[in-house]
Amino acid sequence: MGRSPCCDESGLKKGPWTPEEDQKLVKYIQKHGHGSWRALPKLAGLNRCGKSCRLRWTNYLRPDIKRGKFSPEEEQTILNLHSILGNKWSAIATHLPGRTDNEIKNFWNTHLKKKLIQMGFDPMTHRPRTDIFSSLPHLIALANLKELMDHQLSWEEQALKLQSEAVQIAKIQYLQYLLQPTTTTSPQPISMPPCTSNNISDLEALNLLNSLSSIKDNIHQTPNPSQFETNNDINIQTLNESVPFACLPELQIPCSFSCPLDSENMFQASTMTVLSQGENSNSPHSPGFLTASSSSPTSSSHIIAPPLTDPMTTNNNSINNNQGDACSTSSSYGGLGLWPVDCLLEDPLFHEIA
DNA sequence: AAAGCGCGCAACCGCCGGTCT
DNA sequence: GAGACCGGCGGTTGCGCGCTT
Repeated sequence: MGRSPCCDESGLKKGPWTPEEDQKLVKYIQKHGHGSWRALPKLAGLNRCGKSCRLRWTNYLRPDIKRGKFSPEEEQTILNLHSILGNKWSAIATHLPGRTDNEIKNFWNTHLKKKLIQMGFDPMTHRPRTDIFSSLPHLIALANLKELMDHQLSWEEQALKLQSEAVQIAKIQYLQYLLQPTTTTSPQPISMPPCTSNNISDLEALNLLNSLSSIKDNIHQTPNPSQFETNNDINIQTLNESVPFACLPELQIPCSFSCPLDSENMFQASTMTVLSQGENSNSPHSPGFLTASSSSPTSSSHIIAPPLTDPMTTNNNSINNNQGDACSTSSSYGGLGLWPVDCLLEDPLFHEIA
């Protein structure tokens, strides 16, 4: 079919807009609204095509346009949204008030894209260019547990820390899941595109990577069991050998421990489990979510990590049904610059695309 | 001082989907 | 149902500006 571009008409001006033209356009739209863009130029006394007028208005003259540099928050938002939406600039722009799709697109092409490349990420897929992350979850988990054992922490501190660790592990597992080549034996929805949601930010990944340099020397040290009152369900060695970090989505990391609850030295068991794909029948969450939970007699909480399936194909109900449960303690991992899971689930975008 | 170069950004272009006739 | 119209979107271009050599 096709149709000729509206600007094919001869005699219509192209190129940069003059202040006079801007003034005419603004004046007309303020008085009459834009109405039909095709008819607008004649009515406004402009020798331009309607398309040019629309672009000039939406990208430059609109009164609600925010100009100037992008803030770090905006930058992070763009990165996160781009990892989910790809080059859907208009969709991204709806989440950045005052910013136009054109501006975001330009910012991406001139700044963020290069930044990601410099960081070793493919800007289109948000995936690392190497397999450097293959051992990341393992190393971090070991390092974090080592840290737990090295410090005499209160039960509350331990619970909080473990919960935080679980969040990280879940997120990294998700990243790792995304990093898997499509030839993996893990079942994947056919509809899952090669470049999809990556809810771990790239900056975060870099932070985590950097943090490894300082902890990697310690992770193979033999732990001193006396430093940690456990029921021996976990220790570094066991974890090292048994935790199949690299075999998502079958992964399951149980780790339970006992801890002093009060002055009477009463010990109670608590559990911290990271489940993949919500396969546990007891899980209150629908399949497709990573679940990490911790509980104690005094409190219990859990987080829901991003779905393992592509959000584009995730059933709407499954998300809504979980909204009430999404009560993570984002503060426990906010310091790492992680994407708070509760924020993700509260984000209208997340539901919009689901 | 001038030429070369890279960068940022406004604007253009072609295509697509929705709506109307 | 087909074609025209329209608005919108994403990719690309080209110009102006500042920095470097």
